[in-house]
Formats: sequence, C-alpha cells, structure tokens
Amino acid sequence: MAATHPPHVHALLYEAYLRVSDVVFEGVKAMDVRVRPSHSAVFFHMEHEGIRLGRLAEKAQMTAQAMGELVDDLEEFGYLCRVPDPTDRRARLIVFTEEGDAALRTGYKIIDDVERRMAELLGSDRFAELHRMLTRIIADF
Amino acid sequence: MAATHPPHVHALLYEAYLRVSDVVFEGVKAMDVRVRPSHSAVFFHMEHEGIRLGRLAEKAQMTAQAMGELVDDLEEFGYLCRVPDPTDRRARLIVFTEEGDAALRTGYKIIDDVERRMAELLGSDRFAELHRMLTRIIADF
DNA sequence: GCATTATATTAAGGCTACCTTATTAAGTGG
DNA sequence: CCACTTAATAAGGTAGCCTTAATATAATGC
Repeated sequence: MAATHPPHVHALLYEAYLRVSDVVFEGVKAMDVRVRPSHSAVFFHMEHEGIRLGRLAEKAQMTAQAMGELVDDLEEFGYLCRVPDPTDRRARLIVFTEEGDAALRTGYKIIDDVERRMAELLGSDRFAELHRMLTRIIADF
Repeated sequence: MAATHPPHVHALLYEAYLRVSDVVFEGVKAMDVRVRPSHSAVFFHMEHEGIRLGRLAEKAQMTAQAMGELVDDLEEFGYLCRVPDPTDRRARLIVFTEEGDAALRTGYKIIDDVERRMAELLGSDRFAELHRMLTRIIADF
C-alpha cells in the first residue's frame, strides 16, 4: 500500500498482466466487438466434442448460472449452440458452430503472437525463466 | 484461449497475481474484516499531508464518484476523515486518523512480508530478475 | 414400479466495483 | 457581476459475478 519507491512485485504482476491483457483484448475486439474478456473463460475451457454447462462452470471455477450467461451471449453471437445430450435428457451439450471454431483459432493466434512478442522482448531464455518462476509462485507460494 | 499444453505466460501472470493477492488479502482481513481489496487504492495513493478527492481519484485512475465511495467507507471505519481545505472552500482534504496511519503501516508489513517470502521461494537473484522482467514488460510491451 | 434422492439447468434477485450524467456550491477572469 | 470552471456529491446504470429457489429428468433402494 501507499506508492512505494521500487514497486512491489505484487503490484508489478498485476500491471504486467493488465498490459498484456490489453494487447490480447485489442486483438479480440478487432475480431468481434461484442466479445468481452469474461467470455474468454468459455473458449478457454470448451471441449470440441461438446461439454455440459455444469462441467464448463466447474472448469472455469464459477457457478453454472454465471457460466450460463456467458454461453447465452456466445450462442446469441453465433459461436456456440446447445444441443440435447443423447446420454441424459436433463442436460444439453454446448458445441462450437463453425464460426465459433474459427473464432477459437483466431484467439489462439492472437495469444500466440503476444507470447512470441514477449519472448522477443525478454529473450527466449529469460522468457522461459519467467515461465518457470511464475509456475513456481503459483504452485508453492 | 482453450486450455493449452504449457500454459501461456499471459495466463500465468494472472494466476500468480491472484495467488499473491490472496495471501495479501488474508493478512488484511486478519487486521479488519470490513476492508475490501478495492480500498487498497485509497491507501496506495493517499498523501500524509492530506489530499483532495479529485486528485486521489486521478492518481488511482478512477472517477471521483467511485473514489468517493471508497473514502466514505474508510471514513466510516474510522481510518480517514475529511477536513475543510483552507485554500479552497469548495474542497475538502482527506487525511488519515491515527487508526488509519496504523492500518497503513500494518498494510506495508503485510506486503513486505509477502515480498520477502517470494524472494525466499525463488532466491533473491531470481526474484530481482523477475522484478526487472516485469518492469520491462510494463514499460515496453 | 414408485418414492426418494441426486443432478442439470434456469430464474430471480443481490452485491461489488466501477461508470455516466446531472446538481450544487464555490472559486476566477474579464 | 456575470459567464465559466472546478470540487464534490447524487442518482441511476452496467458487468461480472454470487446465492437461493424452482423445474425437469435420472438413478437408486426397496
């Protein structure tokens, strides 16, 4: 707290994340202005064979209701559709439309590009080191 | 997007930030359960001589209205108070109470402790390297 | 085969952390 | 002293979640 001389790594992690996210999200907006950052959780945890809402919510660590709204949006945008689950009539499978699949591939390209740019900025050895340190913090801090 | 084999640094930055934030916020809750993460912006940008709401909002990059609510809360909790600004009768200066000052010092301790633990986990050379890389990303990405 | 319990989804409403668009009050320049 | 700006606040809105409850269907035990 209170602006301190050399910024804390805690604060730097946040700012670096924001910076990188902004660039990613600019790319996403260029693809489709309707897609918001929160929708990325859906693409991130989707499965090509189709997935149930509950499982999608669980993977994204949010409630089925919250995930349901995100899926509603993406369905409305034409990226997903819900089909009956043949194995359980209570459930429906969420699957990609062709447009959804194309959007996913575009999303990958945007992120891969950002990762490549970061590796160029830092040098690939240090980028790999950054990857390892962050992984370590997540696992063991 | 879509769970990829070695996670992207973009995602790792976010998760590492969340992990560290959780630890910081646990410490803050132990101090005062009423204080929420959003209040940290106030402590972070306060000035001991007193500061106007508008300037505080500007430093924290949010609207005066949003900052006003955070300051209202902290005033209610007894950490801040608003006194007339002798140089401009439209304005009021936000100043720390003694409790607010003590809370700020406790907050510093919590964060410094977290930073120390991270340095121990990674080793201080690598921790310094992490600091430099994050700073680089923020500045030049 | 039927009641009980569990699971999948959706509906309704709430909360936090912001924002935008007025208002009100008090300064300031010509 | 009058137009204009600035400081703060009020009112109401939005995104991104959450909790609690309702509804439909399934699975299980007797």
